[in-house]
Amino acid sequence: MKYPHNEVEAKWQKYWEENKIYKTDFSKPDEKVYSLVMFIYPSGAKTHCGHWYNYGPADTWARYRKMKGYNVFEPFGYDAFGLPAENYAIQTGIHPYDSTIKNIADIKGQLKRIGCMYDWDAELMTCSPEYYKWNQWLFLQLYKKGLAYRKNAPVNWCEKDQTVLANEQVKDGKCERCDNPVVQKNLTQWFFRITDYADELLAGLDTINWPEETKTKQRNWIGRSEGAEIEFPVEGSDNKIKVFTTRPDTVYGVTYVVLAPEHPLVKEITTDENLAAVNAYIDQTKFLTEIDRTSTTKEKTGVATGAYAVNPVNGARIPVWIADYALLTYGTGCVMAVPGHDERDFEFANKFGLPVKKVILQEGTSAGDPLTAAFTETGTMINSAQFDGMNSDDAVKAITEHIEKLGAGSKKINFRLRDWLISRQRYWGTPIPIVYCPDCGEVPVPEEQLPVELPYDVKFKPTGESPLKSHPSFMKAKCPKCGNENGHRDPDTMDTFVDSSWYYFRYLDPHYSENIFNTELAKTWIPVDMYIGGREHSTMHLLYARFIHKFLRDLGLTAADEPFRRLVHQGTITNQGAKMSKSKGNVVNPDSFVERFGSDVFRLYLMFMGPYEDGGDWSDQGIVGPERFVEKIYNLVVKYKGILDTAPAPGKLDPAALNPEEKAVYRKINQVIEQYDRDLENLGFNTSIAALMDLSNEISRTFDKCSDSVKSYVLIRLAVLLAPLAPHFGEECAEIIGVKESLFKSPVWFTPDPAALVKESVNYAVQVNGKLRATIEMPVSAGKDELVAAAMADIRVSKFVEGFTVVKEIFVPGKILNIVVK
RNA sequence: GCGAAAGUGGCGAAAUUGGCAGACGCGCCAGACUUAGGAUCUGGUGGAGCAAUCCUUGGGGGUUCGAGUCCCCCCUUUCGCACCA
Repeated sequence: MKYPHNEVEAKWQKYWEENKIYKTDFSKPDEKVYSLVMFIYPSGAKTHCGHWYNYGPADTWARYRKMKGYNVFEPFGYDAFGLPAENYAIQTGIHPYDSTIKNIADIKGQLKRIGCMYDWDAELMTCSPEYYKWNQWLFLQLYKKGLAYRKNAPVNWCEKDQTVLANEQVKDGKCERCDNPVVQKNLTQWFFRITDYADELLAGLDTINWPEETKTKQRNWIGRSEGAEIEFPVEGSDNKIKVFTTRPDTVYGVTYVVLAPEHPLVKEITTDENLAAVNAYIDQTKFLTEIDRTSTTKEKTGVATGAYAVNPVNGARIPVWIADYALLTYGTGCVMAVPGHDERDFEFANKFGLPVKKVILQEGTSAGDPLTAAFTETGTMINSAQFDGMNSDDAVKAITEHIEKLGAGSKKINFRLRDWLISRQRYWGTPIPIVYCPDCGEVPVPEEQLPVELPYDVKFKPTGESPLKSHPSFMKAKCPKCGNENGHRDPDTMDTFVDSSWYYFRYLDPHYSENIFNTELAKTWIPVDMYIGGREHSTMHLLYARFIHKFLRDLGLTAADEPFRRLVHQGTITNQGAKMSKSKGNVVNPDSFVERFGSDVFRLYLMFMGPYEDGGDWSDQGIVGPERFVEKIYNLVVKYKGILDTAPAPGKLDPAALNPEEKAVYRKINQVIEQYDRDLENLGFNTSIAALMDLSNEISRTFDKCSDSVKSYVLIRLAVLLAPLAPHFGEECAEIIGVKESLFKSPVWFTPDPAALVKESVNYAVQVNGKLRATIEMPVSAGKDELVAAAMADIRVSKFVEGFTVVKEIFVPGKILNIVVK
């Protein structure tokens, strides 16, 4: 009989929904599990295999915890603001709101077919004023604390799309969408001061259960480096050039100083003779694309400013240059160049004929040997006044202290992390709650006037400015402070990563109107216990969310230091080796598979492919494996319909009273429970499924010779083990054999019977000189001597021992005997 | 260039602390039932060899009674970051 997956799945989905089986009771936080997946961007492409691969297995883990008696909260929502909907509007004229709402409706229908235990009462979407109001509120809190500020800064600009691009939209210096080179452009933009939290963001990584690879990425992204800031006075002026260096030990080897071309000091110090060349160079760098600018293979360029600076430690007069290898955005934007001990400086000095001075001696070389390359490691200090002879590692501290005494600088910790640029010249996002008054300047919108609503009636054109700018009634605003009627709003909207940086709080009570989220519930339900989503968010969303979380904690809204206790990245499902994408036309639509095999089989197949964190290349070749497995189990349970009514499943059985087949299957089911429990906790879906298949094979071998109570014992456990992996099917199997209530309404879990796991005999591997020669079945009680005797009596072993001397016998109880001969 | 992860049958893969390599599944082969099989069931299936046996976890060394697993060197692939001073 064929398993009618369509009817069965529809039946249980209806039952779950009508009976609100997955509504979370927040009043019982004792055994709470907050299980979260990254919410979906509702694009027109709907859900694809990648989404299923994220949500299905994540739901299996949550259901497993539910079956074990935990109070599980599994919400779902929509990351509904964003550029694609706006681009779609430019192309088609369909309003982002309309397309988003339609996509959400479609996606919700698909999601329901997956059969996840989402608490739909907790559903949220970021484009509703009820949600984004609190983005604005958050902005105002940051503003109050000085953590939201405006500054003019270079940003990524795509000439073709006529728009600013977020860092994450720049891939290898090119626009992710149109593949055009990205250039730098200066604009006044809003930033969030994430750098204030750099130290804590770094330290917090040690307290959370996240993949090491992700923590490493965040550490590298934050990029803490210890060193010193040193001031080089400019000759003949009051200006000082402040540099950051991680190698203060090399300060006696400085032979020139480099400023970033955009550095404000350049204008002030450049001499008249050099002005033309400097301006030409600045113009040249301005129009360089990001790829050209940052290419490591690019030959070094630069020009002299004509100015000179003084090395504070030895009074040396050194030229000041500008070069684009100095980055305005890192450190102070100025570099002290030590060509003898830095590869880049060495290359630059050689090209422009600048002197190279050796101040650290490599072991085994002499001071007179010429440098053919920069020596960047530690050695003995030379040409460094009173520090000569010191180990350069020790000199770092000594010289820094010396510089401090001279008043020329101090110890400094620098970060690679930059403040978070949140302005976007886009329509489809959260309006920035700031009014610009001709009299008062920038004025925050008072909290009671929130939300600043996004108007519907705008014109979508790729002009390089937010469509809001040409919406007169939106832009016009009265100054909240002085009442001046000639104020105007900020035309930009916020980066959508702001939306996603706190949404996990909002799920707890998405319609709560008193505060950004329900702080009472957050006390017991935050942090999130399990967060599952893609690696691509390692240094963006996951870093922003940690930052905002810590800020909300500092406001006293939550006690937890970190938002996500445990993080797992699912692997990527590729198609013919390439990531699935609409433009490549290689997206696999799950619908046809779900139609043909059912959601459960599709989910099982995805989970059975391999380790969850590895993903894999899509192929529909193997889906018949899980399908056959489901059909086989279905036919089995149908054969034993209602068996629990006539033969209730015993809590445990006495192995001694069982026949060999019963004993075998009793042992197997208990072994499977043990393995399943261990594997599923760690998202080892593939091996859990393999264990159930193994059980199924054992059942085929033994069931005909088993009593009804053994069968009941096995079948009820089988149904329970199936339920997290294939929820509709598990429920159906349970019902068929006679379970009276939904497994997810009244969860049950079985622990393995230790008596079933006790072995009576061991199949010993017997080796001679480490090579397997025989396997010998022995009672568990057998000791070394008995096993050696049995082994020597076995021709397969003795033939390799005879004629040699036995040196020793290695005996590992329960496992192995290795006879070493000579 | 720097950083991270990974390399096991024809394929997806498995292998508590170092202890019988290849569980489970796909595919393939043989057989059974069939008018039929792209259904189902049973058995087989890393390579070489008639066999005893030998070889086998990217390559090469090492530690060990014993290495897919630990150590060193190298190769390949994927993914991040990329002049970070």
